[in-house]
Amino acid sequence: MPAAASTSSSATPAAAGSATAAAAGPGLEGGGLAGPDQAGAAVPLALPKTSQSPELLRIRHSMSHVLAMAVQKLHPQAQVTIGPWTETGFYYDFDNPEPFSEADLKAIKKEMAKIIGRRLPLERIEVSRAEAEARIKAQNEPYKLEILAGLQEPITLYSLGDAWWDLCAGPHVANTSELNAKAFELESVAGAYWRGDETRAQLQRIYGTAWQTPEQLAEYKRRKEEALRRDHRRLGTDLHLFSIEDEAGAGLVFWHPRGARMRLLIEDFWRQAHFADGYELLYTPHVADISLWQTSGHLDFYRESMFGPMQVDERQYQLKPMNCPFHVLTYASTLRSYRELPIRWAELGTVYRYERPGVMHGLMRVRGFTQDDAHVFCLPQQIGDEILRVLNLTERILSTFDFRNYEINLSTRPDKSIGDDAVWDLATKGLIEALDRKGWSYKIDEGGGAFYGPKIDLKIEDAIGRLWQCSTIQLDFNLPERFDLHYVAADGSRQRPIMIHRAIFGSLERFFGIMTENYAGDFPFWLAPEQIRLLPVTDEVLPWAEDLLEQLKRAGVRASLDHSGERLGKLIRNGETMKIPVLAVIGAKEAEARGANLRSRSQGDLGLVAAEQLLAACSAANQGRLPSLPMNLPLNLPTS
RNA sequence: GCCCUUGUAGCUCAGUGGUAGAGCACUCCCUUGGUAAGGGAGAGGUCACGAGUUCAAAUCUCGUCAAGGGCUCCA
Repeated sequence: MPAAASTSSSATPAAAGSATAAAAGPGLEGGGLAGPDQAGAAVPLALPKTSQSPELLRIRHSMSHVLAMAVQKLHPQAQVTIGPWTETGFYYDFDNPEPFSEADLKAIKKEMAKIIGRRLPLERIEVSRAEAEARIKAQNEPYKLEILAGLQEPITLYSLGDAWWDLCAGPHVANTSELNAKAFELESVAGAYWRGDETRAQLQRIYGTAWQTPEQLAEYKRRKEEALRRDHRRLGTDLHLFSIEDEAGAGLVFWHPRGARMRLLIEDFWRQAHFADGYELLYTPHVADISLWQTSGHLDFYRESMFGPMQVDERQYQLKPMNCPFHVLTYASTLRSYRELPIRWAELGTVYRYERPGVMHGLMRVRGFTQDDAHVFCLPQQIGDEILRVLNLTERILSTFDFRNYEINLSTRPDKSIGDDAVWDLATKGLIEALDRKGWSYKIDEGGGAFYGPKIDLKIEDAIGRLWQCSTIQLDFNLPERFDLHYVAADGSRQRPIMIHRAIFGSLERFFGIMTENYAGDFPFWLAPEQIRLLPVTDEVLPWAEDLLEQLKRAGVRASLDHSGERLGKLIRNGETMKIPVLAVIGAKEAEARGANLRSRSQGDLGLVAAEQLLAACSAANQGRLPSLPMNLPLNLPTS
C-alpha cells in the first residue's frame, strides 16, 4: 500500500541545486568578474530558483507576457489562457488551431527579442469587473473570461506597450528593457489540459527559461546537460545495467548481470539491516484469488490500475498490485497474543500495476517493480516506538547510499476517513512524537493523510539538489478491520492490532534509478558491479594477472581481467568509460613484485601495491561498504 | 489515455521516391605496446511492425507498438 513505490518525482530537473546556489541571494551580477578565462577551476555560477529571487520572478512573469504577445502577433488565432513562472523559467498555454513546431518556436523567439528591444513599458491597470469583461469580450478571449469569473476584486491588468495586455496580478518589470534578450530560451512545446482537467480542452504549452544574464543562461544549460549526463536510462545502457525490451512490453525491466549484481548487493544489505532491526522476512505469491483485493477494498478503487484478472479453474486470480493482503493473511493464519507484538515482517515483493501508456519513464515509472515492503503489527501504545525505529532504519539504509538530506511531510486526518477520533489522535501523536524524538523537522500536510490513517513521507535530496520521494510510513486502521485481525489481550479479550505499512526504497527499480543519477554512474567501491579491472601491459605478464584475478575472486572481489590485447592507453580508456573504480595496471615491474599499479577513479594514482595489501583493502572496503579503497591499513607486507 | 516529437547495425547518428551509410563496439590478422582511442581486414540491418499510394517506399499516407518532452493519473 505504500504510495511511494510508483510516485513520480516532483523533482525539477536541472534546478538550481548546488550548495552555493542555496547560499547566494538574489541580485547576483556578473560585474567585476571580468578577467581572462584561465584554465582551471571556475567558480560555479549561482542559479537561484524563481521563488528565491524577486528579480527572476518579475523577469519570468513578464517574459511569459512577452511570449504571449509574440505568439498572438504571429498566430492571431491563438487564444491566451494562463502563463505562470516555474522555478527555472515560465510557460504559457495557448489554444491554437495548429500545433506549434520547432520552426514556430524559433520565429516566436525572434519576435520576443524584437518586443524586448522596443523597450515597452509594463503598466498595472486596476479596472472594474465590468470593464475587464468588456475588454475581454472585445477581444474574444473565452479562457480569459473564465479566469475573470474566478477572480476577486480588485481586478488588475498588465499592459505591454499599448497593443497588448493580459489579466494578471503581477508583479512585473517596469519596462522590457529590464529583460535580457540574450538570456532567455524557448525550450519545448507540450500538451496541457485547460485547468489541468483531462476532460477539458487540450492546450499547447510553450516552456521557456529566462535569466538576468547570458552567463546564467549558459550555466543553466550546462546543468541541464549535466542532468542528461546523469540520466539513469543513458547510464543503464552505457554501463550495461538494465534494459527494457519492446518485445516484452513497456515498463518491464530486464536486469543485466551488472545491474543484477548491484541489486543483489543492495538486497543483501537491506536484508541484513532488517534482520538486525528485528524484522523477519516473508515470501508471498505473485498471484492470488481476487477476493483478497475485494476484501481489502482496493479493487473498487484501483481496478483500472491493475492488470486484468485471470480465470483459473473456477476462481478468478489477480496478479498482485501490492503485498499487504498477503502479510495480513499470514498474520491471521494463527491466533496472536499481545505478547508477540510488535510483529515486523518485510518482503521484497514484486508487484504489477497497470500504468497508462505514455506515463512510463525508465526505471522511475514501470509496470512491474519490487517494493521493499514491510508491515508492523503492534499495540496502539507501541506506535511511537515503532515509528521511531522505522525512522532510524530508514536513515541507516538511505545514508548508506549517501542520501543524507531529507524533506519530511506528516499528513493528518482527511475529512473522509474511517476510524475513531481517539485512535487517529493516538496515531498522529505517535508519528509526531517519533519525529520529535528523532529530531527531524517536518511539514504538516493538514488533512493530507490516507482515508485509513496518517502517514509520514520522506523525500531524499540527490547530488544535484533534486528531491525524490522514496520512503513512506503509513498507519492503517482499515485493513485490520476489513480482514478482522485481532490479538488476544492480557485480559483474554480480542483486540485489533494497529498496522504500519512502510517502504524505505519504495521501489527497488526506482531507487536504483535515483541512486544511479545521484552517483552519475560512479558507484562507490562496495557497490560497483565491476570493482577492479586488471590491465596487463604485455602478454608476458598474463600468468601473474590471472593468478591475481583468481586471488581477488576468491576474496569476494568483483574483479576482471582485460585480455583484449589492446594497448594500455586503450585499456585505461575502456575501463574509465565503464567507470570501474579501480584499474590495476600490471607490467613487468608489477609481475616481478607480485602486485599491481593502481589507478583509482576517486583517489587517483595509488602506485604499486602488493597483492596482499590490495586484497586486504578490497575486503575492508567491501565489508565496510566503503566508497573507495582504504590504503592505509596496517599490514605485514613482505619486504622484498 | 491526451498533445507534440521520434523510431535506420549492439551504441551514437547520416541518408527526402531509384542497389543501405559512417564512427565507436564486435571478429580475425599485424603490432608486445607503461596510464583516456596503434594499424589493417571482415562480419553485422525485413530501415519498429502492418496496410495503402506508386513502375519503384527507409523516404509519401493511414493504423499499431515503443521511446522522448509534457499534461492527467499514481494504493
